[in-house]
Amino acid sequence: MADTRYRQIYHILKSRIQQGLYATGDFLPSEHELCRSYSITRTTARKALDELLREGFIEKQHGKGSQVVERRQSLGLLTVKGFSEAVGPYVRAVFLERPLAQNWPDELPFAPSAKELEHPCYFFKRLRYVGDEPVMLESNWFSTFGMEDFHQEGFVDDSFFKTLSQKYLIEITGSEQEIRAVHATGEIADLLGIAGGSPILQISIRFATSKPHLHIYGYLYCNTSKYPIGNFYKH
Amino acid sequence: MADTRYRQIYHILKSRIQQGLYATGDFLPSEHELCRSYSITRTTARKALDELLREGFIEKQHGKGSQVVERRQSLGLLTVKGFSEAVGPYVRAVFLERPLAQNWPDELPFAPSAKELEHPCYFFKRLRYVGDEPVMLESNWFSTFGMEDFHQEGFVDDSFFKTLSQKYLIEITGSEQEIRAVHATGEIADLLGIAGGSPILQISIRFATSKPHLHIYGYLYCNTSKYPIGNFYKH
DNA sequence: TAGTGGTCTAGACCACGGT
DNA sequence: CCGTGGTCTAGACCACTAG
Repeated sequence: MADTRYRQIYHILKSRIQQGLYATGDFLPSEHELCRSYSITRTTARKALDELLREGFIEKQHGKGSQVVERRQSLGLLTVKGFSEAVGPYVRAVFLERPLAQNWPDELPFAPSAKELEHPCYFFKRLRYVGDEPVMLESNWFSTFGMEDFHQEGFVDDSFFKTLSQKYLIEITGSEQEIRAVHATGEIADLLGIAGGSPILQISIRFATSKPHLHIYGYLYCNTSKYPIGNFYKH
Repeated sequence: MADTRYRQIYHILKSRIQQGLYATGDFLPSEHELCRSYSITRTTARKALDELLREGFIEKQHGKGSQVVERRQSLGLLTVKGFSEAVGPYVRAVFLERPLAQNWPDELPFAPSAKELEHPCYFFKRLRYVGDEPVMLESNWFSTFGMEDFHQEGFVDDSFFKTLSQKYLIEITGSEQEIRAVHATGEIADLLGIAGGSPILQISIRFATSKPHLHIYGYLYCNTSKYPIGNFYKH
């Protein structure tokens, strides 16, 4: 392993944090102490700490030290990935309708291309729960064009995107979304277990993929009263 | 002005970029050249360049140099970006309350740090219009700590972020947001010109900045019935 | 006062890019 | 080959925090 020195120090410290050897609130060895321990100069020690700082593992306080902090995380549903990653592992998804080839619906959040419309589409519908509470209704469409071999069962880890990636080597390369606040109507309110007319979040999505002509179209309806949609962005 | 040396160099280079003396695609003077020009060492020169790099003004290429690039301005993410893209230039912002130092409110979307709470905060409130229609109510807070010289009038191009960048050299480095659908209550409904109880979008925000300890806290209330919040993401 | 992080100097060697 | 940025050493002085 031909790594830079500061990268090595960074790895060592990061591992210890992740293993809990330095717990939240603890102070790392001081920069001067790191210099002595690893026979490096402060430039190198600071470069390693800078990396940890940038990634949110520590905070530095002048005159005190480098303190391990609770790592902020959460990718946004709105920036990239799927819901499972955005909310966490205590979510489960239940199929209301399993993936099935059928005609395109009359209305979609964004207009599919002619190429996509030339063939039928797959459609599936899921309800996501946090614990026992239904929180999100999800409908998805995508063209069968070039996806004739798509088999409908067994999503990897309950995740459509992971399935696309691991079984079909298709990656998400971009997304377009529109977000609205709307009244929950009959069926949606029923499924989410809330009163008709409650405010819910509607997210209309189009995902672009690494497969030519393949886009994923979808609507999400979220009951955000208890679990808002989170979004985190960092340069 | 008692500033650090690398901060001065950073300031000089950034100004020249913003003035167009270094245009997009141009290379900045090499690190060694900066050392000679300003009688500094490479540590200092690199620290200045690191800042510009982190803020997205330049890209560095090993063996070539530091190149000025088109500044990525992805920051309002769901807020400003979505709006300017979705509705174009017909947006204007009207102050309901101009920036004024005052006590922190009881409740904020995210908890400010102790350092920030030690000092009063600035608060301002704006209503954004598309044409004659009010579509978004915006409230912002940030600590006066280190911002004692913030003068309240004259936002550059109506933009708070542009003002921070160009007048105070402060860049947005990240954001955290929570999005909810809520009922419009009295004052908010009035200002947005909609019926009480209408579903609206509430976005709670915390922006991180390049200035230590400075965060921008805010709430947005959006009437999305006609103009949804748009979001575009590309890998 | 002792220890911490923040800044800075004055060098050095290396890896990369283009001539 | 030369100039570029990437890494690193071995110091130094300062400002901040806490006992």
